[in-house]
Amino acid sequence: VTSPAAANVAPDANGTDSGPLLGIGAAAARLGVSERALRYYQQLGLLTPSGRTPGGLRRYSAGDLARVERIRELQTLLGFNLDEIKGVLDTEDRLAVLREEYQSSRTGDARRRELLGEFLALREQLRETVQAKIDRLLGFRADLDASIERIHDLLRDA
Amino acid sequence: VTSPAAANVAPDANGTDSGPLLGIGAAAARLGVSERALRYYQQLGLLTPSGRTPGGLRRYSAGDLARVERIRELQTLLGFNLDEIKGVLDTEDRLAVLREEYQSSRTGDARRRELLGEFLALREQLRETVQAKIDRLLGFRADLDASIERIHDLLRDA
DNA sequence: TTGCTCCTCACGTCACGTGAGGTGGC
DNA sequence: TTGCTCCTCACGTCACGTGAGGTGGC
Repeated sequence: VTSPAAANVAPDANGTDSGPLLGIGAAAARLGVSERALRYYQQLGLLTPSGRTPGGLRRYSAGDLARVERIRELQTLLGFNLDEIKGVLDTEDRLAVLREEYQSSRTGDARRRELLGEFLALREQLRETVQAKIDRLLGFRADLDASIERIHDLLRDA
Repeated sequence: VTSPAAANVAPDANGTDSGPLLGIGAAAARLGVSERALRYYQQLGLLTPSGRTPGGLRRYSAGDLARVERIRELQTLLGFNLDEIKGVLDTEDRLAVLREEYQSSRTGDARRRELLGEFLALREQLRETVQAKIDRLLGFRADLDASIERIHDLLRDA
């Protein structure tokens, strides 16, 4: 699917036309983050915008936006710092590359198994972290429910 | 229950003998936080140690330690900042006071109902926050499970 | 030319980390 | 006196927030 030619939109550098590229202001507004945050992620190597205009303005693709959402999810939901997040994203990027190479058999069979085993271990480790957080939150919720129940009791015989 | 007189322990200022008071080093070690963090919480009015020695050394009671654990829980599990945590702790403190006053009928009946209703609303609001976090984490876990399953598929026909 | 968006410094903030230099009780 | 713990500044760090001053395309 090719989007109709829109005025003022730079050509998609990586070839996959994923719709119009956004300026940093529009991207930040759509994501609910600050422009400063987007520039900071780039400075740390977490997210490089897909393009720049000849004038030097950053242009963000739909994939770029999805990546930022992933960053925020890992930050707010799991409490990871940006260095840890970089580790997770790097793993996911490498896994995507391996998947790409899969039909074109550029990677040897043994090497494939080795990499896949590595990825599997990392994903399962992340799953453990998530599960632990879920368990703690369920305990927290149970305590809250008990507290709420006690207030109801007090209200009954007040 | 009165603990046997231990050497080198300052008397409990608030009367309720809750065991030996700890120095800041021992308290920090037991809690797994830094001494700096404990002093910082005090500076913000989040936690005032139960006592001080004549020489000016901070002494932490078991209740103080529990309060720090609560602070860390709200920080790491829910991602609250220290100002928000102060709000939650203040609510819980006021609720504890109200509970104390309950048999001694110093508080009027209408006033009691009003306060209890207020506390109930705050607790239920906190429960909503926790529930939302749980839901998001369950979604995150489901995505991870799907990813893990796909890796297993790749390993099967590798 | 006027607006508007965007650019790069650069200092401020929050929640501490990390010494620096000094005090106090066995 | 020697160790050890603790004290109060005070500067550094991480993840940005917030202007300051300048550039660039309709």
